[in-house]
Amino acid sequence: MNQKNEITNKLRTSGLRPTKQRILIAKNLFERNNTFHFTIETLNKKINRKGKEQISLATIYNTVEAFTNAGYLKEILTSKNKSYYDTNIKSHHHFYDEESKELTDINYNQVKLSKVPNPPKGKKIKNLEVVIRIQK
Amino acid sequence: MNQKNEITNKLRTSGLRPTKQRILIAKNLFERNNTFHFTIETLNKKINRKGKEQISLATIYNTVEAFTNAGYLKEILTSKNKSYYDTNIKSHHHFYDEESKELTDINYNQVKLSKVPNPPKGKKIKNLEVVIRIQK
DNA sequence: TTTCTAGTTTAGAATTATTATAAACTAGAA
DNA sequence: TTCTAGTTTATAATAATTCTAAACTAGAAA
Repeated sequence: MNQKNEITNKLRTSGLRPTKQRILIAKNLFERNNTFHFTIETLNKKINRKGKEQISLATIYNTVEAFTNAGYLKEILTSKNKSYYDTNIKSHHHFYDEESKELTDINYNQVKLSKVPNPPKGKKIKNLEVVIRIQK
Repeated sequence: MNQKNEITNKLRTSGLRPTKQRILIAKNLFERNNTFHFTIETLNKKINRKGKEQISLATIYNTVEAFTNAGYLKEILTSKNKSYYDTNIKSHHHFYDEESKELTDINYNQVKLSKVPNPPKGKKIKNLEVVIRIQK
């Protein structure tokens, strides 16, 4: 089965109709060797280079939201007022360089927590993320 | 020495002229028993209730930024596109309830890290924050 | 194959959070 | 009391995101 069909199936299993826009965005996001950190702005620039097929900004917003809800993307915690996303949805952590605004993955096994609090009554833990802010 | 003078001194030591706006905002933020999580919006509502002296929104933004730079406030990491601040500047962590958007402090000693990665070359760790997302 | 429609895309408007601007004001040194 | 750098303010500008409603399309059904 080829990659286009893989993506098509992935979308279908999440109840997302595999439109050409969604397939193109999915190829950009998921057909890569390394995980990818991005904002809507950087993704939009990447996709809408001149010469390529164009996708509207609204669709990029909608699609990234849909992929996040489907669990294919993860929103990253920052103190910026702009959304950052990560194609690595596995439990992992980040370095955040405030000067360059760059995020770097920290390998799962490089952080170990020996004590984690119980969640408040009636709630359960959805995930746990460590952000290490770095500077010169 | 009374509280107004304490605040005045605190401001002066950071090179901030103790204006009546800054003193009023500082009273609101720092003269309390519990730590306080807020956004500009909530702080603005709190300060600018009718009947009270009014402070412009621009000044609230400027002052919160100045207090953050001076180290009296800490920006909180979230996935929202709005800034959250915390009067608790000590190293500590948060529960973040995405449904209610509420942040709760986690006591410092309720989280223990037994392994932390080395920072990238040429960088040093500024701080480390754990955010635990919770849900029903 | 054609028809039909719910789901999707789109351009542009609206909204929200924040930052910039520049004129008026003020703390406090001289 | 005067003076000025620092501060405040209303308002405009910008940036990120969400909304709207008309046009389009995937794919089920005829």
